Amino acid sequence: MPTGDRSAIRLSPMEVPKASDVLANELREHILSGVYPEGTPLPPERELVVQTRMSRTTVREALRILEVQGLIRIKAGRAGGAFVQRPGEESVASSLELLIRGRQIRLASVHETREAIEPSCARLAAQHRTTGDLVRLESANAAIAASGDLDEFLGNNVDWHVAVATASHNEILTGIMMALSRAIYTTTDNEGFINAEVRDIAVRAHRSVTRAIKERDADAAVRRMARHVHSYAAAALEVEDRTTVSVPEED
Amino acid sequence: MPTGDRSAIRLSPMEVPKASDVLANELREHILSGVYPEGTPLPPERELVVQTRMSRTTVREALRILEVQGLIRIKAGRAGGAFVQRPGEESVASSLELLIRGRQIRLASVHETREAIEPSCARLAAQHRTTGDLVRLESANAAIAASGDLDEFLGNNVDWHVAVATASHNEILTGIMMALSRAIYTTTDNEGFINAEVRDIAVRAHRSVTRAIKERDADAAVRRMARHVHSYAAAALEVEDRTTVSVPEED
DNA sequence: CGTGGTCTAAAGGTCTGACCCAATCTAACA
DNA sequence: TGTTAGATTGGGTCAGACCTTTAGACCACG
Repeated sequence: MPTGDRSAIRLSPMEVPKASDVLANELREHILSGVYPEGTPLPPERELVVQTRMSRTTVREALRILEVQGLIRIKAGRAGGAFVQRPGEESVASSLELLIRGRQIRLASVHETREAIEPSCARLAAQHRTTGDLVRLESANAAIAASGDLDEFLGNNVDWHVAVATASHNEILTGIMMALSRAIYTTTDNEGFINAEVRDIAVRAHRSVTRAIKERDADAAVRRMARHVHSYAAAALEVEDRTTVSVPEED
Repeated sequence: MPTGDRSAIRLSPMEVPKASDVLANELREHILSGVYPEGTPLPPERELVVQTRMSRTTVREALRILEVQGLIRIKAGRAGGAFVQRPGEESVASSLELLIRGRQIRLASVHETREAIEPSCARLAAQHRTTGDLVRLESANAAIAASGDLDEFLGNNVDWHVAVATASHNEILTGIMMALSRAIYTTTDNEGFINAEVRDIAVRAHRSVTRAIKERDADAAVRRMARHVHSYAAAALEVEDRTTVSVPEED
């Protein structure tokens, strides 16, 4: 008689979660439920040890997990410890950045995504902008016009686009835009295709989008932003094709 | 003479990285540079200890960081260890999920984002779809039509939308859509606004979008998807307004 | 005064070494 | 020829010590 038939009891494969994961999940649920306001200190590690009867190693691993996920911030020293933090745009941005870098994603994909997102950002910005948003947009634009070397120009450029996203008052879109901007920023700087003319065109496009946002003209904002992003993407990709050998094909 | 002026020397706040972060960054750069193909095993922990002259605690914390970031996968047991893994859509999805849950983001933001993204997904899908994508789309649609209870319907619904994103062959958009879908899935199920009529409308809308993708009619795909998502969002938000008390105002 | 030195307590960071558990391989055994 | 009982190699956990960083208090000296 084969071993497995001795008993009628049948069990499905079971998962044995790690102790640190259990603790991390527990704490995460508490944090996400919103019971603790931002900045609430968690108990010190040694206190968690006695409360949970786990070892300090385990407790620390759990805290490390939450820290990487952006749910807590850990300070050393007296009056230090783990403090509740609500996940922000940067955590989304950094994970998107990992995806883009790690998968060596075609620059085309990044631009496609921008073309999908930015017009909508512009629309929402036109609808929801505050005067404070306007100030930021215009000062960002001024900084672009006044910027000297390429690096400064690109940085200010990114700032303006992120400012538009911020003005949309949509945290998800903002997070995504931050990530895409960073990706483009780090991949574009080695190209020399940004000459004075291109910069001038960009400044003017930004100004016209800003104006539409100021006048709460959603449709114009969408249209102008779409055109701006599209032409920028086309130019960048053209340079890509000239500089790189491989041209990845679809389908 | 005020205190701060005695010396002209100015320093910015300095960062003292932790040992585990140093190691994690080092390993991360190696992984992201793409030198190690997916699945390459990292040295065992004890081996890393002798190589880096750090303690096992430190090494393990570094590995935990990379694991949470989705850059390695850790298996226990003999022939186990840490294996290189390229970050996938799920890591983006989960971080977006944290953002949405943790910030208790208005459902309106999620729908806004969907309205921004999905039409573009549809366009790209129409342009880049393979026949395999088509099969998946159609079977997903069939599953929706045949689904019984609400939960099953919602799950299949999500599957179809993700299938559209997948057919766009844009990993960034796919990751975002996965996250948004999950968020909507988990926040919608408690509402009873999905009756037979709504479901029927959804199925028909999906079919028409699928047809446009099949015929590579990008413009129609965009248009139909935009209409579908918009009406769905409007319906969901209307129910929201009826059920919840607070109506967050903008500006 | 205020500037700097010193001390102390609290907290995270690191290290050591041991042991436990899981997965796999292997070789002996029925 | 299967089976099965070690043996081996790996991660997971634990306990405890020590180091480093920070805040705060206190003091001493110019």
